[in-house]
Amino acid sequence: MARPRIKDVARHAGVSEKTVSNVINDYAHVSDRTRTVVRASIEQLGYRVNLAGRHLRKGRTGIIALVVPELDIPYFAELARHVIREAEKCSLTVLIHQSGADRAHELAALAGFGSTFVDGIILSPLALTADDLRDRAGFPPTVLLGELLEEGADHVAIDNERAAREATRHLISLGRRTVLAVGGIDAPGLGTAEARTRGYRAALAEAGIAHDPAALVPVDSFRMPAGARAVARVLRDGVRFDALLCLNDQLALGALRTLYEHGVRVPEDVAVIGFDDVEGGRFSVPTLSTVAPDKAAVAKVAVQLLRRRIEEATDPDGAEPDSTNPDGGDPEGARDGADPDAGRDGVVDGAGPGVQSPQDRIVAHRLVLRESTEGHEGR
Amino acid sequence: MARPRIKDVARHAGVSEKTVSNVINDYAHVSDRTRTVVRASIEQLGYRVNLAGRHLRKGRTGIIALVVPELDIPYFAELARHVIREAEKCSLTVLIHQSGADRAHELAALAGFGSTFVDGIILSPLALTADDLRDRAGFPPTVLLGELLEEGADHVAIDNERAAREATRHLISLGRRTVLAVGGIDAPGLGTAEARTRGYRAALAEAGIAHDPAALVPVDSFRMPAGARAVARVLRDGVRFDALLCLNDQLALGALRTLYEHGVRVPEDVAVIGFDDVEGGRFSVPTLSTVAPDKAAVAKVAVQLLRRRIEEATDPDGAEPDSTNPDGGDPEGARDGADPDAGRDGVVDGAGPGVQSPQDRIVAHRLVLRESTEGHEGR
DNA sequence: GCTTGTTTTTACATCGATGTACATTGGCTG
DNA sequence: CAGCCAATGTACATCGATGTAAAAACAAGC
Repeated sequence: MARPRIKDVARHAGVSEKTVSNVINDYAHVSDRTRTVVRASIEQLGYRVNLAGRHLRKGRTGIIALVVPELDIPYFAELARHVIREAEKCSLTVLIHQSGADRAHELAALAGFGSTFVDGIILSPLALTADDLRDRAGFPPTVLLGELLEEGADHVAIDNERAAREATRHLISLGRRTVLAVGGIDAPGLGTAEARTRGYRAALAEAGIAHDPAALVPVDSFRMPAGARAVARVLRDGVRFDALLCLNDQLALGALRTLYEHGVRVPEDVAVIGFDDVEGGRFSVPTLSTVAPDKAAVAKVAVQLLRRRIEEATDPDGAEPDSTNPDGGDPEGARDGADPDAGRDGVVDGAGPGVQSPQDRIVAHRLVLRESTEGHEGR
Repeated sequence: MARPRIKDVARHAGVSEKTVSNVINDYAHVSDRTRTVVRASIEQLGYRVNLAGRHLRKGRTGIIALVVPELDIPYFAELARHVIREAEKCSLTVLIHQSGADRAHELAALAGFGSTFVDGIILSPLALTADDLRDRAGFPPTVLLGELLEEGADHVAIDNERAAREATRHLISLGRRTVLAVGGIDAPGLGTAEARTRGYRAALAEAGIAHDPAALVPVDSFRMPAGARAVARVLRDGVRFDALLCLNDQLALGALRTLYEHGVRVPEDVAVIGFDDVEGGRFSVPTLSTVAPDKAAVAKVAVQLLRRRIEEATDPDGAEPDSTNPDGGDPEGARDGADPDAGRDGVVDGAGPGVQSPQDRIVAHRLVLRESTEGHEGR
């Protein structure tokens, strides 16, 4: 027997289709009696609303896409988990896509997967360029995670440059003088790796340590095997170093393993810091010092921001005069970026009144110190 | 400017809406000239089909749901990655849900998320009971991952009982006599943990080792902290043991950490085996021996099976006479379960001709031996 | 040129839910 | 009890794409 339609419920309850619809949507002016009867019929027939019809009519699906490079990099998995939880709170469903750090995939994601059925997109880009983000009229609202790629896009991130500077500073304060940056990249680019490398170099400069180009250890991915290989290569090449700043925890965990295999003691011989604070680093041997971004806050801010954009896009007449408290509660974890008045130049961009200028939201991070820098204390 | 509709393309190209639709859907009888003109218009206007309309008309969305307990348990993340890849091949989109091992969430997932817009569901259940799976008429086709919960449902899994038996046997063959099962549960249930525990006990029995109920170490989750706590508890209680069979790698990694903290040598004092073969276990100190399920095969078989079910459900008249080669290529990794004729009792269940009886697909696994059982060789 | 048969194209109804605009009901006031 | 307002309920059009059936265009054969 086919799934019941709203029509069937209406017949069963002896009311019109619209009334059933009203009950489903919690429309105010429905008598309690009618509501009860309709509810009972819905229950009895096992009716469930058909999203296709609703979407067609309403123009919204309630689905947002989260696009990450690889789902099995724990940082992204943990982030996804938070995003899903957060989205659930506003009854949004999350569709996860893997871009494989592939520009084509990321572009496809930006385009809304060749069709139209996500209300918005949260994208953690690796291979996109600023150009790709221009001229997004007609595409779903998008919030970027990670470093700012282009001035015109909303984005949410920790202050990667500062975080890397703090981490490197800490290594230096421990007396380390030759800090390698695993995954570091010396480019003017705007990506996360670039920002972290800048912070790293800034800290070295501060301490009056000359920068050695060989201190940037390239990697071909941001996973454990790459970290392990990179450190193996460095060791084989006879490079001397007493600290590693690994641009994420996966690289760091791979590095730890290689150091162990080569009998290099951590942190006595080499101190190691990673980024992301994934669970694996809290249980590794030795445990891993790391820069911990407030992932829950990243997810929260991203989802909320996207939600507001979606609302603006759907109904662009929203008055939005009360700029004091944008979305009723935007508590812990997030503070606005350097530019407190949110609008660039204090001027709202050309478009309609409802369209706000892009926002850069900086989320908190903290340096978590564990055995890989501080040593094995409690034993 | 609003996104163009098929109507706009039709007007622009000077043809009817249906002709545009025909071009989009590669309908055979469209003249080359018309096709070219329409394609050009589509390109020019930047038209993209609206999924809502198509779905409404066609009754399919091309979206399948993958429901896992927690996305940030690496096994599920890795599995999700494979499922997404596999689904992509048949141009299906995957929607991921986290159940949080919560029965209510799992039930909601089974119901198609209270609405209807997934064509099918791949569910990795933790808290469901057989009853929940009965009477699924009118719900989307569902494939279960992990142990068989109910006779009537399709499912894909490794032979968990055998795998656990093999792993335990190996520990015994290394001379270990007191093997604890971390996460083991002594229940008649049908879940994965139950099956693995059965295999564990079978191996002990085989070797003539008496079963000690205290050898089953309970956990409150299947993550590293739980594994670490469980082992800490056992050590504190003064239980003596020389091997740990951890029911997944996360527990094992947590266990390794605690053993390390207590100065227990692995594998000299205690050998450790996990399940799942996650990346973290290949880089831990020591590296982790594990039961490696063929995740790619699990994903492949699950997606293909689901796809077939969806087709059956959509168009139940499919002849399906050629049972020799069900779906044109079902290559590596999967072999049918104990019952080679696929149908239970060789009899097709009551329903229509197109509906096939449930399938149990057993996927290959292998025991991967690393340092945590074999010792540190290459050093 | 006209019939016949085949492509190609079109008009229209349809999928399911909901917004609009109007009809109805009931309750309350004077 | 008439009159009015608000609360409820209904009929119908609509969202966008596509299946159906039939019309229009075209080709071939006599």
